[in-house]
Amino acid sequence: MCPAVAPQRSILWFRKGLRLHDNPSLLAAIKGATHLYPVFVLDPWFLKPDVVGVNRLNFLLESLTDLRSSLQARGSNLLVLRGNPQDVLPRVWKDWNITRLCFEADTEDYAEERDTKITAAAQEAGIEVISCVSHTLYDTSDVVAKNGGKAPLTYKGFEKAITALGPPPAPVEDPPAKLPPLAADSKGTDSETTSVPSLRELGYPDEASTDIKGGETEALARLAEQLSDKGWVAAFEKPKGDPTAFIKPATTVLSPHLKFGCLSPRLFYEALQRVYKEKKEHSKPPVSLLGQLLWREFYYVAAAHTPNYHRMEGNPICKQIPWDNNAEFYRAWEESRTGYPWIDAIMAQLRRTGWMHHLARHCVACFLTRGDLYVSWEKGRDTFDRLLIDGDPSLNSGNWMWLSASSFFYQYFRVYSPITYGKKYDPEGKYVKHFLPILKDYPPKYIWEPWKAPKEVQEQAGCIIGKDYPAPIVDHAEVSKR
DNA sequence: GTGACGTTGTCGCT
DNA sequence: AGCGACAACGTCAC
Repeated sequence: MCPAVAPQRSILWFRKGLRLHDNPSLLAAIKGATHLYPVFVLDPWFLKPDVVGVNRLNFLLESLTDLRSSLQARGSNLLVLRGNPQDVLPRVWKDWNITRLCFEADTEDYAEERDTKITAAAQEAGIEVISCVSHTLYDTSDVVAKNGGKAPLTYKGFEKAITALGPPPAPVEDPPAKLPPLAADSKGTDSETTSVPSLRELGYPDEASTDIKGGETEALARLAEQLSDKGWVAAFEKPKGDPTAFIKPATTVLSPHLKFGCLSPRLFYEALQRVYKEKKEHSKPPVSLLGQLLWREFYYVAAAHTPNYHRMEGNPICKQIPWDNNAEFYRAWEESRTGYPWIDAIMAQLRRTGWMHHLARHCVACFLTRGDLYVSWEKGRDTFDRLLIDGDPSLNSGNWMWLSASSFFYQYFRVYSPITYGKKYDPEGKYVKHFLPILKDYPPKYIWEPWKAPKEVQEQAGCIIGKDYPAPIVDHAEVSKR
């Protein structure tokens, strides 16, 4: 016979994982619950343009709006609370007589520190805490356990560990059409104070400058659309993509949705397997689309199990390099003033759209660090973290260590050319002209190295090098030898 | 200790 | 389009 279970009043705390599909924490929260309080806590500390760029914040707000609509359609709501979660949550769990707190596990350093404190406080208040793994394919600890207790440093090692683990868990079932309600009389749940704020209310410009839209609805539509071309999915090989394609990008652009959890990696995994089953001849990891999802996992495992992962100092997997950290070089790189159109156009695309192709990221990261400017990867990582919509700390720091030859990758003599790399994909320079309109009238012959154009050509193009557009801040041929 | 290998370089040659 | 030289890194398997 079953013991009587006391009715539960649950908080479902959203952070990443901004979705209803494949959401085990949501299912845990509604089990035996009379009341469900879905909350998101906006911490004003992060809401500054020098910490979170407008495109990134816009994506978050759109995702919250979509999540709120989906919850409302199921008789629930999303309460957007303001403040530090460590202050806000204890206040509301008291006000609402909460018995259970559920959230998705987050392995990032800042999240673990925060969640440890909140879990302790909740348990002290007699609240049951349930945290589920659903942001990654696997529990990162399981991968580490299969690799002899440490994070794999090579793709091969990672592949071996996950092969031993078997396929990741399937997505959990969708939530019911009717969710438990919020109690009608609960303090602090009126829609005046719990609505999704606008960019303007948060002190940002009225509009984002990107076309990339946030939200679970958008994520699922994009997934369906991208995977509908099965031939393309089966043939996908990342290194063969064109980083200068900007009207129709060469990749899925699902990364922002994976970052915020509008799309479950397990759902993506399952959808890919369905295509591969149908298309017997298909590309394989590490270059395939599945491979891209596995690289994400690789970096999550490394980040979760490496001390000081986000810094050079004290980071056992990071090569210690005496970077120059020339502040003017760093600013020029960030503000598209290096004088190399390929580099400057990529950074302009980043600022405007919050996204660029993976290989374009390689080029600017190599240029800032080991290739040309010799500025620390931590600086570039910070810029990406602020401006990239899909900026995910585990992946971001990991890729910067990779590109700066600080970890995972060490063939430092493989340097991307800031002139020929872009040219081979886009001899006409359409990409450069689009993102750097000052150069739009340069003939293709000089678009990748405009400083070589004769004075008459510069005058005719209406852009004098050294005056309207900078001369190269370093001589690539010279500095890349270092 | 040794040797093979590493998601996605460039240049110049054939 | 495909190949070797470049100048030589760290990790892993043996």
